[in-house]
Amino acid sequence: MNKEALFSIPLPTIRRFPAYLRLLKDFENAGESWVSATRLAEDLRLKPIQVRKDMSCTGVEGKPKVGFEVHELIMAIEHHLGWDNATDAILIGAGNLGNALVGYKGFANYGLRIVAILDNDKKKIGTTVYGVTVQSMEHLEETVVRLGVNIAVLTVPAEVAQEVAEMVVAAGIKGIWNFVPKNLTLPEDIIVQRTDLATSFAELSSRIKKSIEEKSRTKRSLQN
Amino acid sequence: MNKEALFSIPLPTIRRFPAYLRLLKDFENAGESWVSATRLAEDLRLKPIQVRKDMSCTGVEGKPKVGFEVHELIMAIEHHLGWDNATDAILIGAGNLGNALVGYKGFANYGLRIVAILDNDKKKIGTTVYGVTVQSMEHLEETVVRLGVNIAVLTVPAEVAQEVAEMVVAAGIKGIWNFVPKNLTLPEDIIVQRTDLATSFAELSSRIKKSIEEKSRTKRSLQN
DNA sequence: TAGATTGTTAATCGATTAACAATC
DNA sequence: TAGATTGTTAATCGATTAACAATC
Repeated sequence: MNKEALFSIPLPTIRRFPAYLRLLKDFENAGESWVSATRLAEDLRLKPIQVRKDMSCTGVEGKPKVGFEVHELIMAIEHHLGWDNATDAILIGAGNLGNALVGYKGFANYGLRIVAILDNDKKKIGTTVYGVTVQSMEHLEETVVRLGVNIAVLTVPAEVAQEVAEMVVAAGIKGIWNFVPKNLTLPEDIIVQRTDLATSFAELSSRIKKSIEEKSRTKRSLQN
Repeated sequence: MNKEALFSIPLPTIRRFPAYLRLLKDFENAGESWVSATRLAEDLRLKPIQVRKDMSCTGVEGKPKVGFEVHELIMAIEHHLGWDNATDAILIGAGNLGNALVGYKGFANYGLRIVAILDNDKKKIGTTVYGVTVQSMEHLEETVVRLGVNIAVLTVPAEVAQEVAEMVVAAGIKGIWNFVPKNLTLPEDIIVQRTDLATSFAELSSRIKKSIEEKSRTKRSLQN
């Protein structure tokens, strides 16, 4: 057994795991049972050495000249992410984004299952989103307790995000996946994961800006 | 003028810029014209020293004991992100996620404007999403050229993502914001920004897993 | 003024990358 | 076998953090 797996896995590696997972499942579906770090690196545009480091975090041992067993890697990565057991979650806010997330098939691959949807809007309560009925926020605590859910996905308007987050925590939720572009102030032991479109767009913007600047610089130097 | 701003800004700083921007705008709306790094750090749960470093990247100079001028910071950050001029983009794939993105009001704050929606589904073509009419994919190249758009937002099914991406590139698009959980293989000079729900959920999963492990460890050591 | 806050230089920390022996 | 690939140790790189003088 690889010793490194016993230490905590670096965050950048954790963040690369899902991409590996998707690719490995493609290989599995294609009937390939072995894959080399070189091959993974090529397909994901990473460096082979980085892939090998990442793979060493999974605890899976490879065979020189052959590579790694695809299925073993899949199992190991899913285990390290806790994706081998389905995690139930409730979703608050049946707006556009909320509905999109409920309908997002990819979640099945992450072991995430949205088992209840809650909203305050009377027009939405009672309607069905991808087979899940929207409930009144009044049922929040009862639902959390009855279903034994630990995670809430938050897709409410920014104005009420803090208030709703506090209700959710009061109901017993331990982790919040926050899609609202707003920082939540919550007790330290509550895990808040923010998915912020702005962060990703900021990265794209700055890359485009840089690329434009580089082009105009090249043009200028050609003119001289 | 601060010299550091002339060098390229570290990616982690770029990624923190949107959060600063939101908070600064809150302060501006509240009528506050000065803010200290200490205060920003507190609200965003960062360390003051990190905020000062980040602020130094904006090129804005602060005043000892007072802090930074809110409006000046807003302008500087928006400028560095290229958010001071509206950027037009087209969106391909009028599914749930696509519609959610078109309706996402926050984009106005990023200077992102979705000026056209394209889809292959005949049932969707001609319908209106938040005031923008869905067009046939046949109009792709014409639309890109006519509107002079450089960015495409991709929210199509994974199976067709590669194919659509190639069409989009052929039509003249320079940057792709890819919401499809699939790696695209495209020419090197095309900027692809991937927003991957799985990456964010992987982070949440591993944090929850770690927190559960820590709790059970504490419990065990208390029993001894 | 006294003290809070800035800005810069240097130290630390952690991730990536290089180098290379081990191995199938 | 020869050579591709793994796994580990050490070097490098870049971001975060510490320390502290400057300043309003």
